[in-house]
Amino acid sequence: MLDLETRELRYFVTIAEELHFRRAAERLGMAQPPLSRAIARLERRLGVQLLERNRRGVKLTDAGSVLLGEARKALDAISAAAELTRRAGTSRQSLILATQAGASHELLQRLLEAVTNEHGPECMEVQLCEVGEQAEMLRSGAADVAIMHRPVDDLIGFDTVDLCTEDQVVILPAIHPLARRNEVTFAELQKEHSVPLARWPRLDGTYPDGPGPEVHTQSQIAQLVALGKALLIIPASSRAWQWPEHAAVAVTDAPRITTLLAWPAGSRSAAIAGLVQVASGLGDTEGHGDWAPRLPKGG
Amino acid sequence: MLDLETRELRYFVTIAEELHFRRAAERLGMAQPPLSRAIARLERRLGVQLLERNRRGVKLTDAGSVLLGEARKALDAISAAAELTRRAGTSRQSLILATQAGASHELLQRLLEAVTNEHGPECMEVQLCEVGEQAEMLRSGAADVAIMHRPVDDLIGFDTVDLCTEDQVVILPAIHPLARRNEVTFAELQKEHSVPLARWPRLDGTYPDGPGPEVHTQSQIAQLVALGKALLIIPASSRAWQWPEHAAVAVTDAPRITTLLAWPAGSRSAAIAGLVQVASGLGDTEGHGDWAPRLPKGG
DNA sequence: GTCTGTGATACCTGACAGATATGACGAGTA
DNA sequence: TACTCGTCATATCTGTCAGGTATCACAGAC
Repeated sequence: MLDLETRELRYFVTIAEELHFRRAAERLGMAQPPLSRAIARLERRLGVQLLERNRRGVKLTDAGSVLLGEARKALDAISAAAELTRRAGTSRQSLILATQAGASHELLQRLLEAVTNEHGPECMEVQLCEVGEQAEMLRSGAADVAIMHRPVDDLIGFDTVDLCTEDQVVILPAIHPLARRNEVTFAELQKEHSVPLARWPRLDGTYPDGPGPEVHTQSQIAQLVALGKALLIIPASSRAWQWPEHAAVAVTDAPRITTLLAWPAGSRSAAIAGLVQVASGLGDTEGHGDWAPRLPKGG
Repeated sequence: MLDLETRELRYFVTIAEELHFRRAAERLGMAQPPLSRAIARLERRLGVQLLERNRRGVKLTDAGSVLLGEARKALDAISAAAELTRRAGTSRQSLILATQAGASHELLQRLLEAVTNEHGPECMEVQLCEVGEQAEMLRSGAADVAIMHRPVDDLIGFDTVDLCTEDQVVILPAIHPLARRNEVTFAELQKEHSVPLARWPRLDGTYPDGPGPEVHTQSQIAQLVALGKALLIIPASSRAWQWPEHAAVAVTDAPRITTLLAWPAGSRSAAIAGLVQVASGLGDTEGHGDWAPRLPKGG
């Protein structure tokens, strides 16, 4: 029952990301030798080699990859513990809702209005964040609940209720040859090399192949689209409030996007339950989150 | 972004359980003053009062209760990290299956046989455990996958596939007045004060009210039932292999029990996927675990 | 060969975890 | 009231260990 210290976990995650002792030490604000020593001690205590030192950089072993994933989860849980405790102690007890800036605009408005009517204006706070950051915020305790999208976001470890499902459209400059069509296919858009599709990072941080620019913030893509330098595929409801100069054309074979409310699995908070109740009344699909009362064990 | 140390978390969990500094220090194998100091420092760093010291014992504040729950999760994640890493580094890579001793006997036999046929005899190891311990083993990394039951076990944070669903029976001494009946109701059994129903702890560790003995291990209940000192309600399939002298009578209004395979949510292990595949072929209900390939993000 | 860059080792120092001894304070009890 | 018992907090010491600096050993480039 040896227990790893958070310092060791942080050290290992950093070095596993950098694959370089000196740079990792720099990021950690410390010198390289103690870092070497700490990792060596960690390996000795676990009885497992975590890194292969190759004189030219460092490589993760299989065990090292396992530890990287698990250590990230553990560090998330630790900072969630700190964050949630701190917030539980402070007086302002409002729920924090994380949502991607610019997405699900109208639904968010309706939700805020409904929640305000139901529970007063002070009960919820909205935290706008970048693409895909909601999961991180929920896991670290920086938010209690988030608006997310399937099959886009990483929903592992969360309970959810679906709010609505919709088709996707491509945002095109008004003068683009496809702009007058009623619908297009994904294949047609990929052939359009004059204005290529923007490429978002996948869940693992890598980018799909293609001619388009790599983007990872809302403001980047907003500018690129406004300049007519990139195409963008988004849920139909997101098209109205931005890019009024552009055309929106349905993409027939893009997956339908389900907007949903997500929160950490097993959260027993009454405030979240109340919010879910309100939100479920808004959407146009059935919810299926698991927040029924728990049955007693055995019998 | 202050990060709590595992030592602090362990200290706090212990003291929150004992609600007594000296006893907690004893359990931790240390003296009381450093423990007081550590908790005080923790409160100062979080900026939140965790305990109310009342001169007559200690009470958790609201923030303290939050931290207790979150700290337990974090400590689980940490020991899972250590355990899984250690096992990833050792050569024997077989899956560890946790199952409650005595439950789902026949299904377990079939599963083992099928897995052996499919993937060879060395690919799985069975870890028998006490009632409800499976969740803890999965969370701490001591097991990769578990046979569990709904609505009995705590399934939060796990992905699952259902294997089978069945009615429950009550195990009665052969001479018991109800033993010749075809079926009984829960109410009838509760009225039977001569041989009362055994009481299992609930998920939170408390016991339901009633005249029967409090039990928490398989061997306890086996002995009590064999002696005719307690009644026991269990899934129908569990009745055959134990207590051959006893009668089993269907309980019409007991909830049906679903036996399922559970594993930590989001686990991407190919070995688990293989096992799930085999197991799904065994049962008589459809699976609904979430282990489909992940879709790339964005459009 | 020399130079550059890698991670590992040797050794020192300061901070802090933990121990012991003691204090402060309330609840009993007479 | 005074005395005891039990609670947690405070004061002070000490040893351990995390982190620093200086240096080594080794590989590749040239």
